Amino acid sequence: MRPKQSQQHPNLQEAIKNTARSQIAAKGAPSLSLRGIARELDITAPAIYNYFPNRNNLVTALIVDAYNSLSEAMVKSLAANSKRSYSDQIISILNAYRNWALSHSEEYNLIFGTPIPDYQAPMDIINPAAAGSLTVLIEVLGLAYQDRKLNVKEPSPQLLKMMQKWIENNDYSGHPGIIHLALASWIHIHGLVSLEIFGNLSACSENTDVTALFETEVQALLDRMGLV
Amino acid sequence: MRPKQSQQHPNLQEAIKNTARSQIAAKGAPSLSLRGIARELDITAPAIYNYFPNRNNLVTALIVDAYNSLSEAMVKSLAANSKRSYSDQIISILNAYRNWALSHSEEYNLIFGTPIPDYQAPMDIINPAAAGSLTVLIEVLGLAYQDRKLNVKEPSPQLLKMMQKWIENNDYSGHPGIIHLALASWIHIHGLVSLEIFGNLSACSENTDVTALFETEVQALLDRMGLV
DNA sequence: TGTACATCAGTGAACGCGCGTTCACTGATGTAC
DNA sequence: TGTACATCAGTGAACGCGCGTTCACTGATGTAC
Repeated sequence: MRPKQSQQHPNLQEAIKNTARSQIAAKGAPSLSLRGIARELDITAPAIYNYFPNRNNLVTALIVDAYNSLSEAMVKSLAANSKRSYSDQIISILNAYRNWALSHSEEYNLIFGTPIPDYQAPMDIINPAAAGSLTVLIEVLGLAYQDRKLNVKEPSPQLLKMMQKWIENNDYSGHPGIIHLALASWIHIHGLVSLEIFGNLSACSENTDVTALFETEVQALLDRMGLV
Repeated sequence: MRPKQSQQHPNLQEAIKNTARSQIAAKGAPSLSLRGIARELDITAPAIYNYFPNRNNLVTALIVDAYNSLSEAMVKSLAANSKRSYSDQIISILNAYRNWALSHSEEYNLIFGTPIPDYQAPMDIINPAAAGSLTVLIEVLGLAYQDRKLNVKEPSPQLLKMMQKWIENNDYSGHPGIIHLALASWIHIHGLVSLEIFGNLSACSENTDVTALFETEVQALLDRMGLV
């Protein structure tokens, strides 16, 4: 009830996270520094300790935000296309994934890049958020499967064993082959997006327009899944 | 001709790079520090300046080494399987890629992870080395194509435009669709390996045995290329 | 064989810097009477 | 309405640390005569 916040930063907690994100975008996640954030916000570094117990805790909050933001983008895109064909829905989700990565490259770095030195992500906090984007894929593929529009194969015993953790943690009761296809989709698209974001395609692509390649790969994926 | 080197480090230049690699493995690339290297080698930090003009130059040398080491591993694996079927050759190359990544995760980080803060890779030095692994793939696929064992599609105009840089830089005269397939292979495999290395599969795979998934994905890739 | 000299890899001190975190504090805000 | 008090977000100084890089130097090694 006390309006104690400074005039400059009505919501300092959010301002700290936003500044952290912009600092990561500018200098990379490992260079994230509390003093740097404080400098940009025109406060002193110890003030941050009123909102986050330490630097690592702030990083964890940023990572969770990033995962949630990514899966939210996918969910939104799916909702906007829920009346269209399953293949269109998949295309829209995967496009949402890539577009989110391109427009939030600093957060993409945070969750899919090199781990930050001296930072150990607390799995119990991270994993639930991290599961979001895969969950979206699994849901759509599940619907397509129910409609018999999806070519689902029986996973080999080794594959099944590998996916056991997911099945247990998420109380998944659908066809395991759907998890496999969702994973395969993620892998395929992640490969391209990750190379694109980290600049590893610069040896072969003059301009940054990798869109054509992306669309081709998505189509190859749809072919593989037998989606029409 | 002067055997001036200290007894402890007969080849200090190599020792510095090796120590740098182990430091990267332990603490991540951004934490690489000249003083840390010197400490481990029991020399003083300024001594390093006899071999590398500065920190960034050392990083560049490490990156070039990493690219060369990766493509060398792929070439070796190809040479060891040159008498077998094309699909076996592709499988062996892609396995070499993954195995190199798993056994050289610190160097993998260096070339495919988040860019290092305050470090700008000099493209003219990096790119030739970076092209190596893709070149190996293109060569094998080229041979398979000549043998009419490969299902090569005509790339769309947009795709062609995207690959123009590669074609020009490498004086490539083969079928452009082969570059596309090589790129697609790299993308597909990179997606899985990158997720595996950076620990992003931990949400779904209890054990670290992702091999089954890898083999399935390679097979899907071979299917797509029509390789028998 | 012996001596004066050149070389140059590695040293040690110093520079200026930024970092995370702690601590006692201040001073504006709101509350109780 | 006025006064004494409690709260607590943010301050400013300080801690001990590691960093890249510079610089004049040392001292073992090899060379020329």
